[in-house]
Amino acid sequence: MLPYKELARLDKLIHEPARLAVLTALSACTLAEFLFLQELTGLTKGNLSSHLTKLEKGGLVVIDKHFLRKKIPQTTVRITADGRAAVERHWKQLQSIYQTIQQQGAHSPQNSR
Amino acid sequence: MLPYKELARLDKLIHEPARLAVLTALSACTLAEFLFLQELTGLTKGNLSSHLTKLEKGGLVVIDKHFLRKKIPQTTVRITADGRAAVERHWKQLQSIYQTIQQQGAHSPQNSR
DNA sequence: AATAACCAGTTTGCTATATAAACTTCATTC
DNA sequence: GAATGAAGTTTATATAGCAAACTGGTTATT
Repeated sequence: MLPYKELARLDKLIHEPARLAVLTALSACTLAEFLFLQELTGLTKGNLSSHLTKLEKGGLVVIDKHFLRKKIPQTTVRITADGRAAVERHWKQLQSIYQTIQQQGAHSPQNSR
Repeated sequence: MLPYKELARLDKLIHEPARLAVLTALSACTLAEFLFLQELTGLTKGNLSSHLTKLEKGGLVVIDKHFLRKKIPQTTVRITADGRAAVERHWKQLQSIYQTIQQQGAHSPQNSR
């Protein structure tokens, strides 16, 4: 596909900054705690919560809510295999699009100067 | 700044796919026609129009509406110096964030596995 | 010469999104 | 035992993104 078209059609579930941060963080570990993710990304709790829900609905992460010592609630999140592949693909896609455009460089297109 | 925080706080005016496509296309030329941009990005007219308006309000592009042979309306767009700097910075920022995260690699953070 | 079709965009209306404040549930402290 | 705090979730709101419908003009058709 043409690089600019590809750029304009990037998957927004992944591309959105907060979620790209979360997914990229998650892809660096097998498991992360909610509060840890919050600290890492600087998102508010509410915000992080709804982004995680969106990612889970998209099948990119799995959320596990449980209790420590049957008392303290703890939410942990892991990225799925699909999720891991998708983030990696996204970063590679960004790189490759940018590279393609850089290479064309001088070759300035019709109807533009 | 921590890379994940930086990621989560990316400038959305620039990061949004359609606008990143437009800005990146514009930064490769001094001037582009509306219809050409539309073809290049695959956006609908309405969509492109509102994104351009947003970019103009943000001072990243300048829109010029005029008539060819005093008859045919034509809208051309140029990126501003600020705009050009901002897109370039954005791409570099993405690269640098990704690189930083890649390097940390094995060093898996606290509260995660 | 009237009208139909077309072109280049803009505006409108709708749906979806992102965000933080308020709320919930339980645990610990005073 | 009232109050404070922790860990999230839900709600409310304001904004965003999108395409369909619209506008103002031009060219083609009958």
